[in-house]
Amino acid sequence: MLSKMDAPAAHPDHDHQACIDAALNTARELCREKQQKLTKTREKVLRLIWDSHRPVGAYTIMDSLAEGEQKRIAPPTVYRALDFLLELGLIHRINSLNAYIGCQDPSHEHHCYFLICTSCNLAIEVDPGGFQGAVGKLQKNSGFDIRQQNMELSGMCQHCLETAGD
Amino acid sequence: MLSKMDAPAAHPDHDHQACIDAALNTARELCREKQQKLTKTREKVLRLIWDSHRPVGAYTIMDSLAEGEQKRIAPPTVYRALDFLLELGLIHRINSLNAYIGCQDPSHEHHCYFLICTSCNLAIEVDPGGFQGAVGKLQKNSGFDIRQQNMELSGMCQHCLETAGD
DNA sequence: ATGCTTATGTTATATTGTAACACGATATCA
DNA sequence: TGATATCGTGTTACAATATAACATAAGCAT
Repeated sequence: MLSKMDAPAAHPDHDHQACIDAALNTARELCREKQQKLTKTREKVLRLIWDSHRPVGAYTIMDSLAEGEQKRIAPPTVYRALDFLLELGLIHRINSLNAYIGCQDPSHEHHCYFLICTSCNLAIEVDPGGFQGAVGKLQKNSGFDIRQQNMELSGMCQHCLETAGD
Repeated sequence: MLSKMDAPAAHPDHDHQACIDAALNTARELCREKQQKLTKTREKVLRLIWDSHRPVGAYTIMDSLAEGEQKRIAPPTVYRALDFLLELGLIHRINSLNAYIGCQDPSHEHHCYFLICTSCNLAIEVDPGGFQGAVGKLQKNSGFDIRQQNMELSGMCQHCLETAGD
């Protein structure tokens, strides 16, 4: 999450293996807490999603799962795993891309705020904190009971801006 | 837009015919300005979208267009009209629903902020103003050049809260 | 072992969206 | 007036994403 801004999570040369390990450990722990099972399939799907900091489509996940296996897994199995992971908050769905990405911090209930680079597809989850004032006002003014927040901010990431000029 | 909050645009008993008329007039004017043509098909699609304050799917629009006609129109025609209207900012796409809704104010370039009722599907476009501070900070901290903002806040609208209890 | 619950396999199909090429209408201009 | 250029639509086929419905298997509780 983009709170400690000195070293953004998905910086091109961060230690990504650490991301994956952390995510899987968190997942295992969360499953223990909630008495849910992180089965082989679910873990494989989660690992594939964490393979990058870019949203991945369900069918891409299917293809990756198929690599080196005799049998292709069918869509429902992937979608079930995705549903499970979404339910637990271990991943998010990026609606504008029909794709899925790992959640930076499944431990607290929180919403889905992302910066998405239209050039390299990088998606960075950001701290929704700064937006809660405005959300609160909106809720008060509109009479809506807001239960889910989803924000997708698209543009160019720093790295792409630097390498591509403008 | 939810700035003048005394009389929310989509209140159950507002004068909806006025909404439709206003939308179509704005559309005609905008097309004149931008030297674009609001053809019969495009106008019909826009009118159908403005038929309610609820997001409508492309295939629903197709079905509506087919009513009372001999020939069904094919998907590409509808999607072309939708693309045209999106391009001009006359409608928005609600990504979480794969559906389209009229834009309250196509005259200024602006982003896509919506309150969506999960019970009755009502979608109210809201003023993004209150969020721009946080967006600006984010942009500065992240190095992203944010070009498009899309926010979908889901929950229960006042009317549903009142009629359904909780 | 027997049954219960949960996870996965399997088949078919629904829903949303596009590619590619053909046709037609309208505008422009020699 | 007719050539031609541009834009919008028609038509067919298909891609991409997601789900329904039912069958099987795997784990676990008595």
